[in-house]
Amino acid sequence: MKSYHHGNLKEELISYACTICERDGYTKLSIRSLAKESNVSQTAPYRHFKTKEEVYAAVAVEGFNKLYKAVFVESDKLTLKDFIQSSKNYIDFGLQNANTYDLMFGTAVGDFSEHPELVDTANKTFESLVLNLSSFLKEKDEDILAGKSITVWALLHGMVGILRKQSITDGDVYAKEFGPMSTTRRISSDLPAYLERVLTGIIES
Amino acid sequence: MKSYHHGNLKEELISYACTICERDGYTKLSIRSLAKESNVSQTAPYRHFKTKEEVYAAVAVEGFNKLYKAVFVESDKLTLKDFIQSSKNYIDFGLQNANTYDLMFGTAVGDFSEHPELVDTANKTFESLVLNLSSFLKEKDEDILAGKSITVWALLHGMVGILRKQSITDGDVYAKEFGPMSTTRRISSDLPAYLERVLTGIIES
DNA sequence: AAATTAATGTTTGCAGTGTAAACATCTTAA
DNA sequence: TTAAGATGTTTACACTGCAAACATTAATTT
Repeated sequence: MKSYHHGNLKEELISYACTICERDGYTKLSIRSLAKESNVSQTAPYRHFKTKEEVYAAVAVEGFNKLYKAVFVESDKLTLKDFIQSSKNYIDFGLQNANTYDLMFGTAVGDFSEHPELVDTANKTFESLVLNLSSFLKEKDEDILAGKSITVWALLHGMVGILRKQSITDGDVYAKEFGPMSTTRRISSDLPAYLERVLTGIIES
Repeated sequence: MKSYHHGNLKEELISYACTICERDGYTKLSIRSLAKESNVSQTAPYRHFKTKEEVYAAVAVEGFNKLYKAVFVESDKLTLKDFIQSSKNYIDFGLQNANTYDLMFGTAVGDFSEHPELVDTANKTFESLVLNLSSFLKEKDEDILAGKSITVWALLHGMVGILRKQSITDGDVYAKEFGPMSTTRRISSDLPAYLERVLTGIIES
């Protein structure tokens, strides 16, 4: 004897959507499969999400919250090690939640500004990166600080992309000369060392 | 009196696919609309592409060829200016062909290795970046060179992503203090200056 | 407590999708 | 000339997003 009203549908839909998006990629998610999983009619989800894109936005919000937790550091006087660790956490998140990362930074959600909660969580995450840098650096010129934050983020964001598409760099001229391990592979085999080198360069530039 | 055989279908399909993918985003492309545009039956494209993903791969190949042309520099002794220009060309390509760029670096084409031509053109493009750096730098240690190439590419790739998602960084703490222009906007308003600063840092690190 | 409204479900239906299978026609090679 | 392969068409299936009309339940107002 099940009740007509589900009672908790929205959360359940989001939860399952997160699972599918991450496991199979967001293109595999369908509103109907979502509904079926919650034993609810095909169109019931439309009472909670105007379009499929809104579901994507909800999943992206969860993703940014998770990423935020990964990069956030409590202390207001962090060490270089903390900073490297936080940066590594960013990259690890991107690699271990690759499909969700696509949803967060790709074009599945066309315009963030139509999803205020998404803008908020995304901003919060970026601010966390900025604050990390801010508390670590002696530098107090905020203009320079903001610029360097962007550079650091671009670097991390770019590395996620590259480490996921190793086929592009694995075939490079140098890979052939260096033996079994491509440059990309060697970088990812000791990410902290690589990050320390590069991030220090950016910080001190 | 039109002939039964089209005679040039494959190229025509690719050409139109490129147009749609760039104009509307690759999710808007359908095999059927593709067929209709060439006045051919719904399933005719399947004589040339086993799956839709193969169409995506073909579009991505065109994209990499275009990107290659944008970053390639003839001279084997380039100046810093040449290098900055090539880097700027990369970012401009990413911004001006945003939807195609998604196709090239996103997950629409799951596994490059199933599309040899795509692997080739992608490798060629990356090698061009490496060679630029190589001919510009005095540095001849190929290990270091390859590492720096990765870093440069990550930076450029990351900047494309960030400049396209300004909503994330526009809401940062500093944007509120610096007045109408966010950090991101200021960077993109004078990209060569930014690139010179950051790339020089990476090169000399 | 009763009545009204809002929230949350269901059913039905449409236009569109990717792609497999069986068949038709044209082009090329033996 | 004929057989084979390439390239087209037709038909069919299971699936999709989502709009519209309707049903049930929960919340709010009287």
